Amino acid sequence: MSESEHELLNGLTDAQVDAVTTTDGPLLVLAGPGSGKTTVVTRRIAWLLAQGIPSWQLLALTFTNKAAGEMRDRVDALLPGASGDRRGLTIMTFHGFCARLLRQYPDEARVPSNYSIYDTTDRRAALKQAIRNAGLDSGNWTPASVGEAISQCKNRLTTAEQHDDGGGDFYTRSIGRIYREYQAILDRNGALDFNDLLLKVAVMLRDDDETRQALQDRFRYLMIDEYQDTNQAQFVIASSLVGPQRNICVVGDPDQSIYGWRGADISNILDFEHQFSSAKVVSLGRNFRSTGHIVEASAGLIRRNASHRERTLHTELGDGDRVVVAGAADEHDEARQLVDLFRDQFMAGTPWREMAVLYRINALSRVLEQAFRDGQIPYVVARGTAFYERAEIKDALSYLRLVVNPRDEVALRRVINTPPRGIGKTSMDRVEKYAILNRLGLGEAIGNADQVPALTARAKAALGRFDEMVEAWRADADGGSLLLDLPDFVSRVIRESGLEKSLRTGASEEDIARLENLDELVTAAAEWTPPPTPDDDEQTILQQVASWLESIALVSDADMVDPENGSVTLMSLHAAKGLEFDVVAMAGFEQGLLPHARSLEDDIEREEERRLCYVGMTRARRTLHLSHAHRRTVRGITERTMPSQFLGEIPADAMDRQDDDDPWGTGITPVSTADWQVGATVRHPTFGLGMIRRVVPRPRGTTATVEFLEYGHRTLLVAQSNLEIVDPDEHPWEGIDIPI
DNA sequence: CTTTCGCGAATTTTT
DNA sequence: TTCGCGAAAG
Repeated sequence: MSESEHELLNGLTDAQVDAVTTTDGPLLVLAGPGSGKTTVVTRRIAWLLAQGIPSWQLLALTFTNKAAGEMRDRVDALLPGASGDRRGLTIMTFHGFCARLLRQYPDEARVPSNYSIYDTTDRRAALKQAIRNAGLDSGNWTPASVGEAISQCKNRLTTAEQHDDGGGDFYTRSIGRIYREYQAILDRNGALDFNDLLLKVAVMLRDDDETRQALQDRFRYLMIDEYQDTNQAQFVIASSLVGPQRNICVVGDPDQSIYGWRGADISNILDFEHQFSSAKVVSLGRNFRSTGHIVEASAGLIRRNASHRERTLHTELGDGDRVVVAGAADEHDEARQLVDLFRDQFMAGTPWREMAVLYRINALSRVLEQAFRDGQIPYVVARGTAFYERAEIKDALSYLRLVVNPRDEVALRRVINTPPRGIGKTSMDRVEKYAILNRLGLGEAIGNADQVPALTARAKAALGRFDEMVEAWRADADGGSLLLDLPDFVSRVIRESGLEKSLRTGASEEDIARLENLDELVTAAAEWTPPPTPDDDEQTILQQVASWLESIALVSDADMVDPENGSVTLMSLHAAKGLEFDVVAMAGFEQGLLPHARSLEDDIEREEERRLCYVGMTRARRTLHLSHAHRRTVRGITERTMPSQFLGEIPADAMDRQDDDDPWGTGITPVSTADWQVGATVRHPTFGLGMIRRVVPRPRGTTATVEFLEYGHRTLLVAQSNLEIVDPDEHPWEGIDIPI
């Protein structure tokens, strides 16, 4: 072994060495929290390079840009001097990789070469239209529910044409109809949604032997991070990329699978050994991150999952502090407590950037932000996408999208009259009618506005000006004129579109903020560096815009966590995956919030909530602080809350309960829902025997609706009702007919 | 055509 | 509480 090779294995555990040096054949690395996953992946890449594998044969896929960036940086750090080694190394997000392949193989993948990527908002607009087109009532068919159904289809690679229709029930039939309408809109607009990025690539790789072969030839070594969060489409992509050498290495942890709702299929990781026979499995069992009580607390919690596979994780960092559980009067009190906690930690020497507050829903950040501002604690909210969701930013980006892709009608409709330029609904309806009649796209129809008989002269003129403006941009951007650079072009569009002017005239506080945001967008364009092109050729502005828009569409919240900045990080539990901090506070540790109310009725979903909680807890290195409020105001309504059931599932001796006192004397104690199952037989001192029909965790405590033999059904607070569970064998319901 | 107002519905998590 | 939509006024 050479010296540099030796260095790559320095300080690794046996299991880690095994994972790093197993280069050939399928490999599954089960990496619990803090087990040095990134270290293993990066050293493995460096190891492969040290074996003389050309860098361009390596492909590493992650879920977030941040993870990809970190991986790149750490590989760089491992490579001595010669940065030439890593040129051609492909470390990308799954979606980014797919977007790039689609630009490279538009014909093979059957996508337009200048496609738009529709984000959640655009998609909503397209869905609404699809529901209308399908002739269904938008009251019963919400874009959210329909969108979810369609996503599921796409994740399973079921296309609109393939959607099962015959004989199906009304629901399935309708979804199929909306799906086809929706897809027709996307096709007509030359647009792809997030699912399409994966689906189009998966289908291409599955069906096009030549392309698959070419990619297999190029990428000899495949690595996939967070494998537990891959969906069906991603599995197809991964397995198609794997050539005959079967060099695929996946890294993940089933206990950290938190994207089931987005189609992630946990069986991908559970069945890996089955799907890739003779796969080697390496389990990383040592936790390098957290101290003992934190490991014990989180391990105790996750063990409650029926789907959990027993394993041991040990730490050699000592017991450390117990997990503090704090109660607060309300969310403001809770926030103030956290301010105090963080200030204390800071005084004791912890830098701000080593602290984080995690919460289940983004809505919780408001109150926290307020308190942090008042308490003069520097903070950042990790919400990468928020900036790009602002109306003025979306407007500006829609103009740019329209320049790149003239067929993008969602973008077109958004900006046609923003700012107002005299093209109202009536005129647009007329244009649309004309477009349909003449089988033109909406954009083309606008180009021929003066041919549309129904339009007023005024409207024709306004439409003509709009069309000229966009055409002029398009011509300049595509003219190969390199006189203009990207930020210049962006600022020109903001100016000439009238966006800037419309905000400048109104001088409200709000408008000034919007103007600043637009400036920031130009700055972002200036700071953006285009990805390297295959042949290093000069890109036209148009290509740069397209590429920039793509990168914007694919940013995630987690990407915004900047390790350099000296601020406390506030973020959702989902965004926290893969990160770690010295001090972690989890706010809103309440029933209905974590686990979330929408998951209480379903065991599978509740298990995912538990995993989410596990992910949060395991982000902490040495201090973990869990807090709940006794009442909380949601959507303007104040409600009493009760502590999360998860508190009852964490081993008591790993915790320091400071929330015992009950400031309202409600006497509410969390009730383990485990014993109170629907169908259980119970006895009540006055009502006698009955059967549980329904169990609902409520702010005032868990309630059970019981069908009593002699008194009919009653809903009772479990904690106060003196109900006792009766062994059914003891009192069989012999010959007694219980009404349902 | 544009603006404003009032009502109703809704938010879990995100590439 | 906030957002989005539709109706009515300007």
